[in-house]
Amino acid sequence: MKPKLTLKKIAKELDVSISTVSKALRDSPEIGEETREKIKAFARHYNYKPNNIALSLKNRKTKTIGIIIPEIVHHFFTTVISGVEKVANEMGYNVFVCLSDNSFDKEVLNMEMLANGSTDGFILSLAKETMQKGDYHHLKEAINQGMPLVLFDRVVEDIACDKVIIDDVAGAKKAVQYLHDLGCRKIALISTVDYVSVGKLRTKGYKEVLEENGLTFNDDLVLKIEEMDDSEAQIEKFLEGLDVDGVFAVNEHFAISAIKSIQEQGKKVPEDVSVIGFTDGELSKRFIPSLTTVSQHGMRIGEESARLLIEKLERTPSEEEYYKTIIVETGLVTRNSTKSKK
Amino acid sequence: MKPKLTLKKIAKELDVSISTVSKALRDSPEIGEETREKIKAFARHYNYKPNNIALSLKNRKTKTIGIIIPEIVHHFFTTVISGVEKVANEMGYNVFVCLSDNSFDKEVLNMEMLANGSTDGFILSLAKETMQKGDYHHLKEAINQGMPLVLFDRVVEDIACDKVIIDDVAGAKKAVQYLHDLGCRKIALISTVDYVSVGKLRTKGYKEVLEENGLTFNDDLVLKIEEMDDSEAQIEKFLEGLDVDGVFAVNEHFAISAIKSIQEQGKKVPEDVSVIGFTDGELSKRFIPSLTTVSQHGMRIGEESARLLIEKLERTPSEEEYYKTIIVETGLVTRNSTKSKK
DNA sequence: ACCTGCAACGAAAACGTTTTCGTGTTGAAA
DNA sequence: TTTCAACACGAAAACGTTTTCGTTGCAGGT
Repeated sequence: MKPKLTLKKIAKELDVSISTVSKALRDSPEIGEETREKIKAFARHYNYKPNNIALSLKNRKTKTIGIIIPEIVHHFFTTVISGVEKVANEMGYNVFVCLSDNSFDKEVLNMEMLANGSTDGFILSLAKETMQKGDYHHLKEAINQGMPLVLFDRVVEDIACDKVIIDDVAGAKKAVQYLHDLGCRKIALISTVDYVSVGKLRTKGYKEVLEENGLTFNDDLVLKIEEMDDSEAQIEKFLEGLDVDGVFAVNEHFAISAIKSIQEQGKKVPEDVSVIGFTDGELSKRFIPSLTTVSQHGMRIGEESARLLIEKLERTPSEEEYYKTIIVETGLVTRNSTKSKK
Repeated sequence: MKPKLTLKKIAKELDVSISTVSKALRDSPEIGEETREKIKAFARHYNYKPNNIALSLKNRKTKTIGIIIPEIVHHFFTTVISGVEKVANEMGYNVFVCLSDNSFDKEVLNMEMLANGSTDGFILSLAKETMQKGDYHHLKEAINQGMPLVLFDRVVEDIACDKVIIDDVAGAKKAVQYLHDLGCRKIALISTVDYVSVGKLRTKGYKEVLEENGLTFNDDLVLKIEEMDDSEAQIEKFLEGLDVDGVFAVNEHFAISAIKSIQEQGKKVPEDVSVIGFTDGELSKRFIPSLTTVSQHGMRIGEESARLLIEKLERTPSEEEYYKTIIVETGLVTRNSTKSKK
């Protein structure tokens, strides 16, 4: 095990000064051709690579961006990471992935770890607990310290930073309108509690479509789920004896639980009831019947987030502040859990 | 936007020396109580946090471990990351996640980026392309430079490092034996090509069970898939007209494709054919029929890997070298794609 | 012979820490 | 009064870079 090669060691070995070595390797015209070649040959031969940490300290930037997500065992988030990784690598950046486990404390801790020099900026989707508490002091603090921040998916209005979101309302409307177009008139909504912004927004879209089509909103047709753990049981109970011909669920798990419950009641999907989910994962594709869903394009979201962040990182500080919100449009992937249009 | 607080600034503000500030904050007895309290109060009030990069440079360790995986959009790997994150955080480490996208070049690049000071050690699962090429110079180089390395899942024998694997042979045997116990006598195998070690080992387990039970190995009952892209078509073609009563597939995708093909042939799962997969993902759980699978305990694998690595990082350099291989045992999760035992 | 100017290189500061080794000031023992 | 710890603190080196600003040596012009 040989210790790492440094400029100092090269300098000593070749009997020149450290500065000469550094300049030679960076092709400075200050250094004579002969010495330069000698040094470069030596460095190449012994495979010299500059120490990133020293560079970071010197340049006051790490060429690293941190991404903090609530949970990784979730197809949507992994596609986002993929997208971030992709453009980050293209631009010469590294990616630090941290998990908040949907816990406020872990989110704060993670930010503190990364904020102390490890990272040039953040990409973040808020933990559920954070949204519930409504405590965003850690975000504001980071921004105050000059750390660029990009929020995605689970964002919150009153933070001054770039954001990348999908148009939840429009996505939901697309789905519900599609159900309506299929002839469904008794459409149920299975959503999450309102403090999760997506739950709220998708509910809004649902309501709007009803209204636009002259249907009246009926509270009995709406289920809001708080505890993911027994969502399956809640959905089964909710659907039991409920007269519906369409279901819009805000994620794939809820959609699948709904299908199961409906089938257990002896009804058929999609003949008797059409079901649409949100988020396009492996599960949706392979389930039988395969799921019609609103697709979120996580990859695009990740790419856009990374681009936004890096743009902020590399602009000259003189430029004035401005914040963008990018809306990645959703798609509707029609499969076999909805009747086919005639 | 106020710039970060440093020791130097505190020192100037309080009119003491940098060393005094540093010592005071670290509770050195060298500093008088009065000054110490004054400094600590100031630091607390202005929320001083030491700069990680400077610490890393000084201590020559980053308290960061890197994990490089072939693909993140894969449930197994995300559970591994979860496990790594968990114990890493407990031990005060950060986690750097990099994706090789199953490409040799990207794997090498990633390692080089992380090896230059960004990371104290690696946790790695080899890219498919790397195993195919059989080129491991980058691993050996890292080890040579004194970077501890832990290989998991897709490992290779002749690298001197810690490893965490599952007993693929035993896992496969468990599955095939289970099929045999159910009365299956014509058991098909759907596997990957042999240069992916898991494909090879699981095939081995399959063969052993046949042998142990006096069945003869039949090449017609084995499919080896190279291209994931059209695996579904290949499986359908393979199964067409094939007389089987059991299928063992080396991952959940193959298993599900098999079930679909079988059903399309008018046969029933599990009544006519029992199917077992490998790796326990969301898909296995929610598919109908839900899948009987060999579960890999990715979380455990991640935890063990992290523990192994950190152990190496924190031991005193005097201790002599030794390498462990931890085998995480597999479980058999029985669900509805296999007949129930009477 | 003297200055000028350029080419080629080195010294040193800086980034933010920690730590070793002084150094000056006390108080008490001799 | 002298001497010597003990105490409280500061200077400086070190980690590995980059960069600014010297400092040489030497050729060319007068």
